[in-house]
Amino acid sequence: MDPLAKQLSQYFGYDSFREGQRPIIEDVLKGEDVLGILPTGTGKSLTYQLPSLLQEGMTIVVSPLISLMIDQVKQLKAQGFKSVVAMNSFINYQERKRIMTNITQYKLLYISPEMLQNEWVLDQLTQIKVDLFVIDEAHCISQWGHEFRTDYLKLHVVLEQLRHPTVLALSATATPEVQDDILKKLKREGMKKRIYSMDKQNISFAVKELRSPEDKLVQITQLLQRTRVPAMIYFSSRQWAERAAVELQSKINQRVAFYHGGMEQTDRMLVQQQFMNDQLDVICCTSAFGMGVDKQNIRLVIHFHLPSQLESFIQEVGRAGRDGNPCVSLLLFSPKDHYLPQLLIEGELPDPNEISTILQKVDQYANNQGKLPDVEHILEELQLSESQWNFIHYQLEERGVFNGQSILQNADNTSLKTQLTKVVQQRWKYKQSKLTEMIHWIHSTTCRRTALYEPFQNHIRPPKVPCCDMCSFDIDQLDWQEGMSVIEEVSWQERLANVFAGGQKK
DNA sequence: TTGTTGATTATAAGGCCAATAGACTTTGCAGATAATC
Repeated sequence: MDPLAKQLSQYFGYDSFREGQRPIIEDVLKGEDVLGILPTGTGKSLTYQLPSLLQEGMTIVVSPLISLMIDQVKQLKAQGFKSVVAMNSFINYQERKRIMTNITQYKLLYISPEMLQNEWVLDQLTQIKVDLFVIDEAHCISQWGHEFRTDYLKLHVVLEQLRHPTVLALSATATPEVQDDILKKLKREGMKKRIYSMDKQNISFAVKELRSPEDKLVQITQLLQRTRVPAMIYFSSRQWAERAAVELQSKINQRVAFYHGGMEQTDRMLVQQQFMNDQLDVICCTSAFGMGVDKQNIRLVIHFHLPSQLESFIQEVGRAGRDGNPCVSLLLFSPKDHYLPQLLIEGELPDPNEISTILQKVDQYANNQGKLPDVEHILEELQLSESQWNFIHYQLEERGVFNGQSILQNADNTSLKTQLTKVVQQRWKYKQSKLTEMIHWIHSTTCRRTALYEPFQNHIRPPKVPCCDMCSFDIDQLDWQEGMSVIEEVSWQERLANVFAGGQKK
């Protein structure tokens, strides 16, 4: 047994590596920067957890969600790793101070990109030796960084301040376009790419055109009356997610709940847990539900609304059938469906025609107090969404106008105005083209699978299930019992036994 | 001069048709502050 396999068995108790793990670990240990695209469920986290144990210095993991950090730390601690810790706003001030002053005790630190912008925290981290810098769910850089969470675009500065540790960027879905964007935004264009196929051989695809949203609900009701399997229904509106959940509850004999970002944290955790434990059959959710959801037996993913890009669709569909058993994706659309994603795009980017008004206002702030007022105040006064303002703020910070809350120079000049207008228009055009791609896909008359995965990889493996509605898969004819695991009622005795088993692998 | 006639114009009510405008709004962190136990 070679040393690496030995350490794998010693620390994690596995006999062998899964596809992709070993080459990435070897690269990382040699100090090479790697972009790793591994399908979900192939054990991405092991590719940095093992190196963190073998290296002398610290491993920092940038994670997009506090709940993900908590889960990971909990899981590692349960496995016996003591030197793991998470750093985010969930941790109170005293605790943060305690962690950071004893930072050398830890080998693995989970942290949010926002927290890495905290001067004091970063200063503490520069005092120690960081060997590996991991970006988990690295597509967030490209998907969220530009407008929604711009601190994702500032990671390259952090890397510089940490004196350039080895970088490992991990994701499950990234088109070549997104991959390049990640490398560019990290200023690591020479990074090695380790890309593994992400086409799922156990999904059958179907797209159906209906007259109205109401017809979609009827269609879903009929479908769920015929079958009872763990199912997710994706919506782009919280209101619709709730409405559909309520209607389905009254019409089908199944356990249905809704989930979205506007809910209380405790309710969200409860619903997610119930779904994971097979105590719910159907979940009506927005894109808030997904990351870190490791449920193996989801059989059906329905899209009630049109995602604004194929990447999101692939990510959402990819949550089905992690156990490898057959599963189905159904996308429903009606004639006016492009309107909603369009609205969402508009809500993310500032109007190019408003740029000069915004810059004028910034100069007013500069003259008044030399720094920016509360974000709420700005949003109210300029009638901008948070994302729109984040975008502007980041762009002006990049150009030396802002440094955090302070305004360093005048903003209202023609050069800045032209530059900003140009960037907005570029982003605008990009987002439009992604939406157009999605719309083309639903209207395409060729094989869905080929059209979907073609932009991502050269070779598409043949499916192990009926392929798609263009290749004579008919969702209405599907025998839902065959090959589909039906939810088993778990008795409280069994559940209790599972609790005592402490999540041990069967 | 008076009445009849057809042409023209103004006005209002109501029915019908075609074109057009408007409407469906996601994703999370951080850190200050107020309310509650």
